Amino acid sequence: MTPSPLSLATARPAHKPHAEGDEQHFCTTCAFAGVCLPGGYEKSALAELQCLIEHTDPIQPGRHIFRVNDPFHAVYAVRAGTVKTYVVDDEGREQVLGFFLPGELIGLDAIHPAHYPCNALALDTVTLCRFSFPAIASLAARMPNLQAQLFRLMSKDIAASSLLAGDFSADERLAAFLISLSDRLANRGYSATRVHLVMSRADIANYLRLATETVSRVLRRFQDENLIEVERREVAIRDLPRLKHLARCVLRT
Amino acid sequence: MTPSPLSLATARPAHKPHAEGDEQHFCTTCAFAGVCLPGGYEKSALAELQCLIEHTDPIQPGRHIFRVNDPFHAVYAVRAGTVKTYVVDDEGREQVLGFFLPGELIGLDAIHPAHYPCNALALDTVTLCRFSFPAIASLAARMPNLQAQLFRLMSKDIAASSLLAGDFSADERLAAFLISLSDRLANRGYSATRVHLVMSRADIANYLRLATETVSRVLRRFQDENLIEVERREVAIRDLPRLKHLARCVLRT
DNA sequence: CGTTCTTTTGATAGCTCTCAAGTCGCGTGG
DNA sequence: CCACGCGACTTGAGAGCTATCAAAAGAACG
Repeated sequence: MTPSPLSLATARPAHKPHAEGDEQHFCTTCAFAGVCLPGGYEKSALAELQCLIEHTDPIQPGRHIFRVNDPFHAVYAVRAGTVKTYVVDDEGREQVLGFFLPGELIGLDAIHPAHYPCNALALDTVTLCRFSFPAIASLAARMPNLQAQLFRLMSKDIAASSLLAGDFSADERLAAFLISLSDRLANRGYSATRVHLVMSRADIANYLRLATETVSRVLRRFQDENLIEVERREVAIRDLPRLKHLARCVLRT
Repeated sequence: MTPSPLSLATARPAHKPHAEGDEQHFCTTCAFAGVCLPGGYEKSALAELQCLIEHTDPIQPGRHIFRVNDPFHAVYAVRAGTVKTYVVDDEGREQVLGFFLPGELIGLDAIHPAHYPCNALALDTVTLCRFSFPAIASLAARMPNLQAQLFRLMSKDIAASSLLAGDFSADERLAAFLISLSDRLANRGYSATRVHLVMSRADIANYLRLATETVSRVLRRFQDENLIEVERREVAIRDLPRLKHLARCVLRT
């Protein structure tokens, strides 16, 4: 369950057809799970899908997966680690757009402009599945399941990105952030009540459009109110229902 | 170019195959333009596309096109008029999600949940093209152009909805709002400098996550600074470059 | 022509940011 | 092993932007 250990020997070929290690487990929880493991029909198409997946070698923390304006060729599913996407405006200010956990898909917003609209950075050691987009699109034409899944994934992203657009209080934002992480981790089989924050307070603040000081203060208050327990980057959720109640406006559950 | 006059005699059948009035002009600027008018190939598929389009009768201002949790069956392209989408939270507060002008597509965020996640309301008299989603998805499998266009449209929406998520000042938000309207109207062949605000100040404020009073004040200040000229719901943009400069952070152009 | 809703304008308050300083943890090097 | 230095984080005080409250002016409607 832990990310692969840092390996400086990354001289192995980047293209390894498929299968190795906890492959099977990963694929059951990846964004394409419903497609990759459809229960045994469209066998030839499925084989094609397997072929067009490339598993990347581990990407070191602090390294980029792609950058703004890189030509768009592929979407990536996170296999392990956490990815941060962000843009930098013309005055040099960074703006964090999202965090991507294992099983989630990066790059869907690059289709229209045909270039990545943001930078993608590995926060810790990250491994990915790379899907060539032309290949997967053409395959989707022959595989209704895959097409439907792509539509669903993109539709989900449309709804999700308007999530933080509301005018919510710092408390609501932070509660929603924690609940969102908890839910997504729980879906992947991790604990729903113990969250490790891979990202810095500054990244969280930037993502939530708050000051880092505000994030600090709210976390402390949440702790004082016995909602959570914070120790550095480890968060234990003590009162999930109440936290969810705080987040309900933001998450519209 | 003006919306059809209000007609109380809406007893006509809702399904009219296609073609009538300024049909041709509309289709050249609709979201599916590149697909509906592909320059004469895939004739049979094209005919199918034409068949699955239903032109709705005019919808009266204040009437809903769909509501939260309605089962999802179709996406709609606006032909004339303006549509507002919004949700109401559990405390009864309304939250405006977007405004849709002629040529734009509504309902793409409903694919994943299979239900519309918001309400869609006609602000003035609205006419629509209705696309059955199952039909268009299956057609997309046989029509690579159409599939690609759907991917592009959804990708665009993903990027667009994170647009207002930043922590921008009231000035920046309002400037971006005006520029966005101006650009979208200009793309449709309307004037880029004369904008009619179909929506109320309250709707604008809600959409931008501001108070109506703030919208009022900022518009006045913009006028005092010779950026725009406001008369009720008519806005004339006097200094497009400067307004665009104000909006640049939000629109990331 | 009065009623009602929308919009504008003014005064005040509150939330969050900014600035500033201090604390903590961790890796480095003595 | 410990002192040092750096970055991340926390904590405090004050300022600013926008919301809220209140009220009046202006259109739209019957």
